[in-house]
Amino acid sequence: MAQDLARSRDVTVADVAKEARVSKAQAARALGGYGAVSDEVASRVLAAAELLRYRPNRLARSMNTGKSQTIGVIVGDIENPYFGRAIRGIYDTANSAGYQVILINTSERHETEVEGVNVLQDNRVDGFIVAPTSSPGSIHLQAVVDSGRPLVLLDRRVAGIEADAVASNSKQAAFEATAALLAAGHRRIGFVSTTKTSSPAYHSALDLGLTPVSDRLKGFEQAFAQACLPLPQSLVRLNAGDAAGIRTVVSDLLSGPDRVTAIIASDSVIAVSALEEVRSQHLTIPKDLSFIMFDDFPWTKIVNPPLTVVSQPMYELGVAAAETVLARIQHKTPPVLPDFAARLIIRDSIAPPPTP
Amino acid sequence: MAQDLARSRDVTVADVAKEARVSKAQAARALGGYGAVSDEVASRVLAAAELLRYRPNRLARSMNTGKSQTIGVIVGDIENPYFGRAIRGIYDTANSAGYQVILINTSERHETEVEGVNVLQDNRVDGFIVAPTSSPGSIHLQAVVDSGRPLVLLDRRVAGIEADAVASNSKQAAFEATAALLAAGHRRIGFVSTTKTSSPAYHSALDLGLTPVSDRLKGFEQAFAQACLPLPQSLVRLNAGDAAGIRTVVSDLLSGPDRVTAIIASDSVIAVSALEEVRSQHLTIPKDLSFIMFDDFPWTKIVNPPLTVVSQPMYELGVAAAETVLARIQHKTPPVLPDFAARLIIRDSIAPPPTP
DNA sequence: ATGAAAGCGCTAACAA
DNA sequence: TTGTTAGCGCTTTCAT
Repeated sequence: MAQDLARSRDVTVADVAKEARVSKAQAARALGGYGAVSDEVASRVLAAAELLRYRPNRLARSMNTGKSQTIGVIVGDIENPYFGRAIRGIYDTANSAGYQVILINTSERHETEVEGVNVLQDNRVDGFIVAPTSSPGSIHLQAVVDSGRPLVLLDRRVAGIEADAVASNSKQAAFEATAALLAAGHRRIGFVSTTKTSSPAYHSALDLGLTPVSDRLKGFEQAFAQACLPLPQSLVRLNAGDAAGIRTVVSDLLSGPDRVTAIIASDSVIAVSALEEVRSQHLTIPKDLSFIMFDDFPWTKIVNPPLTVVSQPMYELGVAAAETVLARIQHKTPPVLPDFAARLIIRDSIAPPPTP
Repeated sequence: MAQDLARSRDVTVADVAKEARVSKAQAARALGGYGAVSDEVASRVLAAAELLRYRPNRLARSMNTGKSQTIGVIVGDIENPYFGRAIRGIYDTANSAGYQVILINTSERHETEVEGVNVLQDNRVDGFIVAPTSSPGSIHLQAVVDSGRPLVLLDRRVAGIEADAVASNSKQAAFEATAALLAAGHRRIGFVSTTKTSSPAYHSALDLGLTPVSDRLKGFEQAFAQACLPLPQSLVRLNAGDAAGIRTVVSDLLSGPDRVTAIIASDSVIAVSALEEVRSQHLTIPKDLSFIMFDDFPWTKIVNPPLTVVSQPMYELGVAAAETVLARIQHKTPPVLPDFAARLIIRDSIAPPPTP
């Protein structure tokens, strides 16, 4: 019974202080590495700490300092390898600066994002990195800014929010990708994205916010414009939904007399579903259909044929986001960010359109 | 100047209490939903909280209660989709129980794992979920157990550590996979894993701990035994290392007069590198080489040919791990776990070996 | 049902 | 350099 009662309460500075025969304050200073401590005392305290297996209580420390040494990260889907890479960049950077990372997955739901912001605030994270879900309201983000805690927007900017933003620039690559398709002779090119919009049909004036998808579509349009070709508006398909939805959309693009001869998938998740549909229709790439996807992952090189892709430096984006938020936390000047340009990588999934 | 000084200190229970004209204690009770509070007071406090936009300070709360409402998760590689799925399962479960998740990525390094455990202890996480890196020492895990905080081992057990463990059972599936290859006529079957071992050469008695890889090799061996065939020990390649190392190993298996006619990749990361090597050698699957990989991801269906894989319920494993650790935290009986059996999914990457 | 006061483990003034 | 004394924002006795 005694041993059960001995449910070892954590050892505290007070314990260490007693063991080292110094005041609590001195022990704390030695342990925390601040203030002035004589070598004599320092070594005694450290020895005592070692002996007692003392571990600082970060919660208690955070309470006084107001700093939790934690940064909160909010993304739509932690499983999406696109964000996965970025999160890894954030993690590595934060970690080597001694910061923890708390992750929030919103499943692309706005209310979950709002809730996530609150939870992180409650946890007193020192800074936020948010890849906002594409939705109108952003008072929750404004609240973060107002709270004085640094906020870095990842992947997309938000109109009206004054915060650092780290995003890749995929307009030029989208332009090049589309131009490559055009040059190969394609005219009916489908563009598939899961971005949710209010308006069902796409048109040039549609406001998609300051998002990567918007960038890509601008590049897409520009390539048509430069080739003096009309933009095939009806082939731009947003709101594609989940896996089943994507397949339906692709199936639709692939049917009828006016079917597309090329498809651009706006991300890898879309690409996988699209390629499943392509396969089930027994179509061969690039003979029957040319294909380009945004994002690059190891498996794109081992499919048949290897896919032409637009590679985006997500890891670097993550690192930059973390560096920026850490700089703000420490009231330093954040690093000057390079232009994180996406890059078209030509492989074997583009060919001239089939002759009818 | 005044507005700058007003660097809004967070609003506290004291502020709310004053606004609601009650004691701090009553306000705290109403806010925290504990103790006895009259409706009258409760509504006044809640109104005041709303008015002042009060948000509880979880750090402060944790200090008294000793509970941080956080669980710590340690894995070797958060980017590996195998763990990605599991993490998502953990996250979803923890999240809906009101718990945060702090992630530690060890890059499969033992010292980082030890350090990670310490960091999580310092953060006073309420429970641990650890997918231990395959290495000998485990005093750090024993320390967790000794600390009294619940520990759940994910993906592999550790000898000598008395903790709940949630792992998939892949022996049977490995047996079936190997048997399928054997039945197709293969005899020289390579098995590639990145598991690090002390002994360079594989032999049946080699102790790989209670790991999935060990399971898989047991199934592998058993299939040979049942077919009354000798185990091709030299074709079992552990310590494959990084991408380059894997390619070297595969290249080696693929060369010489005694080259393999089939390869089993112990996980998807290995498979990708292996398939890169296969492609660079202009080999065709399954004509020249049969191929099976452990893990199943969307892209395995769209490669040519679709891959025969062993699918493992990682999301469910994550859910189970989280449920277990939460139950322990709350001193409830953890759920009875089903046998998380891996499943062989036959697709098109197996054929008879080429006739020489 | 309510309030006063103590205390969680630490840091930060302030003296000495 | 050291020790003493207040807190940080909350929960939790213990009275009332």
